[in-house]
Amino acid sequence: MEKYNPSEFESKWVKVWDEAGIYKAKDFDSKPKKYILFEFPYPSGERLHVGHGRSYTALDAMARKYRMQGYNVLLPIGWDAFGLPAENYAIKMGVNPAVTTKENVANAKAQVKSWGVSIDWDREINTTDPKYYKWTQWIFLKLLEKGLAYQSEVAVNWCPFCKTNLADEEVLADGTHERCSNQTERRMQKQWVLKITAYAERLLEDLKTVNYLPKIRIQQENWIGKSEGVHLKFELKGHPERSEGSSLTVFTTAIDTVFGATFMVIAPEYAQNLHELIPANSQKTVTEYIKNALKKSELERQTQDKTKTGVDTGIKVINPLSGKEIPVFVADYVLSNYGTGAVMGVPGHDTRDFEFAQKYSLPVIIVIKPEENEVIDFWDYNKIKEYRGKSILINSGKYDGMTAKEAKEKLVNELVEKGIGEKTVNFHLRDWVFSRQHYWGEPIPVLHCPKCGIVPIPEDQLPVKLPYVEKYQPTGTGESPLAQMTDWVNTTCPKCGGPAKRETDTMPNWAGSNWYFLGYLITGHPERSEGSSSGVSGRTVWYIPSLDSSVSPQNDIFSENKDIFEYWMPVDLYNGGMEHTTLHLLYSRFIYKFLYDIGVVPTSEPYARRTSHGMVLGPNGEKMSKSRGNVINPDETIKAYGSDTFRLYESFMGPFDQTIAWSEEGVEGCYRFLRRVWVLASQGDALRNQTSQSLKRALAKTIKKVGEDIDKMKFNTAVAAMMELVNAWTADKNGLSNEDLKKFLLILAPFAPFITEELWQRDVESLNSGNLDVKNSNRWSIHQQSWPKFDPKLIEDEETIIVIQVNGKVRSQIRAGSKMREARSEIEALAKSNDRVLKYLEGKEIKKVIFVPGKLINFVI
RNA sequence: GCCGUGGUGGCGGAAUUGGUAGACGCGCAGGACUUAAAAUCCUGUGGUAGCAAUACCGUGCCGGUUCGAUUCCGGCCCUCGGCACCA
Repeated sequence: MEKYNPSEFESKWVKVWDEAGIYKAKDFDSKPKKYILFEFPYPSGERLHVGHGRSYTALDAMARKYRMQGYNVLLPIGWDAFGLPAENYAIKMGVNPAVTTKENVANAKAQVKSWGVSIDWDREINTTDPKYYKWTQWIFLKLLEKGLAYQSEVAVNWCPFCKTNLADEEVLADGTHERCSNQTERRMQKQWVLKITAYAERLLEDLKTVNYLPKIRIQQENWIGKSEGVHLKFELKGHPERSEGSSLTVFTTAIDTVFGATFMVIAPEYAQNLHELIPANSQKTVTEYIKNALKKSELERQTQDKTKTGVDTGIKVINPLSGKEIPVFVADYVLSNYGTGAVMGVPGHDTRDFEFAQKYSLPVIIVIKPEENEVIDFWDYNKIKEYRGKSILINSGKYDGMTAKEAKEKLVNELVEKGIGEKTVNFHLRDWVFSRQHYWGEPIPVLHCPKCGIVPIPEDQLPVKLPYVEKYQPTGTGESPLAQMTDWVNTTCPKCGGPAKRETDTMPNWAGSNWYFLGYLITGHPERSEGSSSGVSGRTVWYIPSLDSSVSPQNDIFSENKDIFEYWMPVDLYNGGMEHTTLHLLYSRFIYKFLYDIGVVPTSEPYARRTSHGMVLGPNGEKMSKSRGNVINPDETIKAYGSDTFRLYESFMGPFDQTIAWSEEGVEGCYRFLRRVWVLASQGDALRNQTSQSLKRALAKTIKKVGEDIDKMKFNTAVAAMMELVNAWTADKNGLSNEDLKKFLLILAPFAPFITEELWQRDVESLNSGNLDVKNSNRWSIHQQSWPKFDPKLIEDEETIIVIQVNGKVRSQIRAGSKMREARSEIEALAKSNDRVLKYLEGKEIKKVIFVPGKLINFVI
């Protein structure tokens, strides 16, 4: 008997499947469609790691099963090749990123192929291909046209190591850059910004229409951070005729505490504009404070110890409800870019305000009290909101005695009526800084004309190709390396014909991933005929990463492919890492909604369902990293055990969404399992004539469980079920018949596509004694067969074990057939006569008998 | 501090409309095969006591509901992830 030696056949099948094109998805097929998507990788110098493997092999198992169940499945891949990782690698190697990216893509592609992922390779994309980023730029122009892209002098996050600006989402809580872990700084700079905040409400609201893993949905909700409240005017004392307005406006979500507002605090940036209101005697200290506060970077303001500082401006305002005169302080704990930049200080019910009031000896008034607790000096408003009993207003004039909820409604109505308040909504979400001062990204397709201002590049001149640059290292001056390319930068204005300069900022690496799942769908376009042939189908790879590939003018691919979008969208299942929940996932939803609004896509949400896979840690339980020396290279695992083992272990290691440490011994166990399958399946025909009834039953149960578990993404228990079956199979004298063996191979196929194909083909050959004719047969491969059926009666008829309990403790058990297990009186009689049970029942009075059909009987004595 | 996850044998984990806790894998122990080792196969494997049948204990901690709780309720501790002066 041959030994199980996966290296002898795995690479063969990769080639055969590729050439036969068995994983191609068909547009407009009459079968129901399933669009299964995983996040496309960025091909840096590192090879794909076991984390990619976890996501890809799991979704591949689903794709394979759905294909077997008669779905028209699309499982595509591409390369997110612009951005910092690729550029940093290129700088390290001293080679232009265009060159290294090409190599890295080739390497990653070879890996994915060797894993046996059932990709439709005709749809491969690359974000750095001009034919692709032409449309990334086109989307930008549309955003510009609709006023959703604008330039603004903004405080940006500057990474001194990567020498570029970053989006808020790319900076971690401790102020470091998520990619390189260096401290970032804040700088003021003119930047392109996308108005994602215009979509805040819809990005939040539409989460209700999609099926996201709850933790993903909640994280998005928190990031968008909607809070409903009130804008409330406080009259300035002694400035009734002021032209800019005679009041200061605060934002509050706790209007029911307004009687407790004993001071107001404004942000330093805001105080700057109120200079003329500040009395002469406090001018000096206030100006000083503002100066110091503004000098501090945002980072310092955030990370320094959170003791509150501030100074009294000398300005007085009137609390519109209590009528009391209150002081206005300036303090840097109030943010200028949230709400109005001014807040009312309610020290009785807000910890920050309380701290501030203590420090500056400001009065504390309690305006809400819990029902039974009479003496308090502070009661957190957050607790009031959750308080189950009644929270009653006190010290609040005519609102005394009302519950907080009641008072809130009445107060809002009164304030709105009087014209001093209005309902408002605020979001934590900020607009998206879209400029990067880097070489390796999509050029922003505009130019600056001294006469006409910002001029978009006309659509028919897209793409604005990234020119070849000798010096692509970041400059550190805040300018892109492109700025040094004077030949490229200096151009003529398409509007007035005068001299103009190109925009030298490029887009962030998120730009290409905003719409890549649409890129996979675009087919049949003339431009697809360029590039190298990918195989027998005659279809070709469309996007080749190359800086000098020619791009001919063409029509709008979006409107031309509308019917294809309608067929495939939305994505049925999208899996990726949790780290992209507030980045890519939110950004791409925003851009997709925009595309929906301008009529190019058929749905308002791109992803019907979003899941995430857990991180794979190193064998020592720590995050894998080179410095820790605990990186597992999938290539080595595959070399030692084969792809099937690698795939099977990735599925078996633990619950899909949970973080798990890699275990080499676990890999070994999966290898042993596959080897046992190999040996058992290779046994001679004489041994495989008929399957025993009990093994038939076990097989039926396994088919059922594996199918259900794949649907539920419980890959680990699906594999465990198959292992269980193999244990039963090993113990069984007869083994599985040919027919049943095939069924088993079919359910194993989504997880271990190579060994099952190899065994399947041997079997087919031995049965038909014909050679495998790939080209002339539609359904030659195991992966083109139908998902096996099982006889539900087999499972139903099985004897079950009925547990006998006395006072809830298990004392014995009896076996019962399918008819018996529902029959209470018979079971009860049997149980009572059971020797072991009798011991406990003897001489005792049975008070109660609890019977759960098919499960247990419990005697309470 | 807030939001979210999770806590089960020596280890990864299984089982929740409340119903035999520990499937499956790893590890370990014993046995078979072998000159020997590796590999493979078989058997056992939560803890305590016992030769054994068996009994008691056992799902982070404390309490509650129930005939019965890993599962439900109340309170607490810890892990990991996210957010964080957001009014």
